[in-house]
Amino acid sequence: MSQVRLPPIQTTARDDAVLEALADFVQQETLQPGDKLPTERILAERLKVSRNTVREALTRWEGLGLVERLQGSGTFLKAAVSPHMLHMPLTLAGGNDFASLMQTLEVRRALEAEAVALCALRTGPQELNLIRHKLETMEVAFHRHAGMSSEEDWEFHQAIYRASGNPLFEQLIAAMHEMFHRFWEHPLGVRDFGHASFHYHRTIYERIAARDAEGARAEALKLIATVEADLRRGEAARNQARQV
Amino acid sequence: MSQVRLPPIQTTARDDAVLEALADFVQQETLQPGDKLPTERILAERLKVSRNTVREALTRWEGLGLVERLQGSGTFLKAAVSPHMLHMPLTLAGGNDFASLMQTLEVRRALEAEAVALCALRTGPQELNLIRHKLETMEVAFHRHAGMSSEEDWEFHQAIYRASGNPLFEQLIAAMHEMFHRFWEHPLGVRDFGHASFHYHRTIYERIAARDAEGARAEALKLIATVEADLRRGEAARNQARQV
DNA sequence: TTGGATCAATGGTCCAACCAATTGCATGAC
DNA sequence: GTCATGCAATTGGTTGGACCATTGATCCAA
Repeated sequence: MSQVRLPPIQTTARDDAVLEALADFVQQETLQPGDKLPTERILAERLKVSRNTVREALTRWEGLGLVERLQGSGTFLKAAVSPHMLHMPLTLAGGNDFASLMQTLEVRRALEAEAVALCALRTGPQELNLIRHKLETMEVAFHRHAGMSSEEDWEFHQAIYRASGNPLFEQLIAAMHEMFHRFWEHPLGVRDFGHASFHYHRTIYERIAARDAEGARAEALKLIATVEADLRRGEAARNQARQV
Repeated sequence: MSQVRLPPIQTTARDDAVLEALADFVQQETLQPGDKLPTERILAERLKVSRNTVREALTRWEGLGLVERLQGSGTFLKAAVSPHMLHMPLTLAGGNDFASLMQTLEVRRALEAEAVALCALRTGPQELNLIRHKLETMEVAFHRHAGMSSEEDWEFHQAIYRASGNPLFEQLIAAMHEMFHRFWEHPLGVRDFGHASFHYHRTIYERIAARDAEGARAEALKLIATVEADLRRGEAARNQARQV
């Protein structure tokens, strides 16, 4: 038991020290997402470490999505950084078959219902305007192309997750979205995929705007149900085609 | 629209290429977690890239928790790696323990309610027996130590997630559990933490055994509510202590 | 057998140079 | 004056080689 109280001493931890110093720097300079941080060469010189070490440290931050590196222009902050951040790698095993897609949908149903409800309780007028704007953009795209546009659809949902006041929802649903789309161009060959879900985007927005958490949750569940139905329809069509 | 069909060509993507090659290697050699992978120098030589590039690639994997590097010994696989896996870091802005804990709890509420409901619909007699066994073990531990035992409690919940028929739930909640416990030894100094949740473990089990999905969901929500209440109670006590 | 010294293997760091993409400025054609 | 062209500086990406620090195995002596 007592070993737990004796963590090994850290004689060297160069890159961690670099990141710590950099996090302090970001906070002291109150850098915002989008701002440019110092050159690798400058950091190396200032911190008295080799540029290589700086690069390894920045590679870690890049992997965490905190920073974006653009060759020729510089390294830019991509998310808010504070000295006491907690990072936790998430590893999800998935396949590209029907069952795996349904599993991502089940998780999405759980998360989205809760996120939408929290959003209805917490969102402020500013975030609400953003959500409405994304909704309208999506509706315009829908009518122009006579079908759901995944890009605008995704941005609408993202705006909601972001307004839920809990950043974990956005990150987790992004993971589900990634898994879902990794194997999905036009999902399993279904035409008009997502067509049935169109209507519920507006009803979700209206319930959120009305601060009706349970109503919003109910509409979100209906939306997911239409996606599930689309998926099942596609699977049925595939099975039929295979038998012929 | 047509730009979408013309993604920029990748003239260089060295470290990504390295990771891809390495993932293929791991799969072909069927390396398991704990196995040692080739030396950085060997990888650099075989892949015809500089050792520095290999290091940047491995740094990314290390950040995702896929790999562990031990100076003097080597680099070891820490988690299963396959091309079908999704690796994504979760970031929780720290600085405020209470808020962070509540955020993990909100996610847990969403996931657990759904998992319990699915479990009630899908679990077979064998998994049900396992759940009951875990429940009884937990109850014994509770009476012996006059308090909740996190270990047995966690195993009970894990058995439920595993019986939900969707492995994503177990993986996600494990991540939440891990985050929760990083903050939390005895959470914020609350005594008898989780005491109020004890009763609901059995009611959840009973609803699952009765195949009552919505009933099980309701009991799970009550359980989470007690944990939230404990957390708020601890936070209130801390605030009060700070003012004195 | 045990204890310590030695040494090879391996990840960690450093350096100096060059490559590749981007940006901005200057020059020049119209 | 305006716009295009092209050069040059900036900046991240890569390379090769060297050395440091830690680990683990091997060997030797007490």
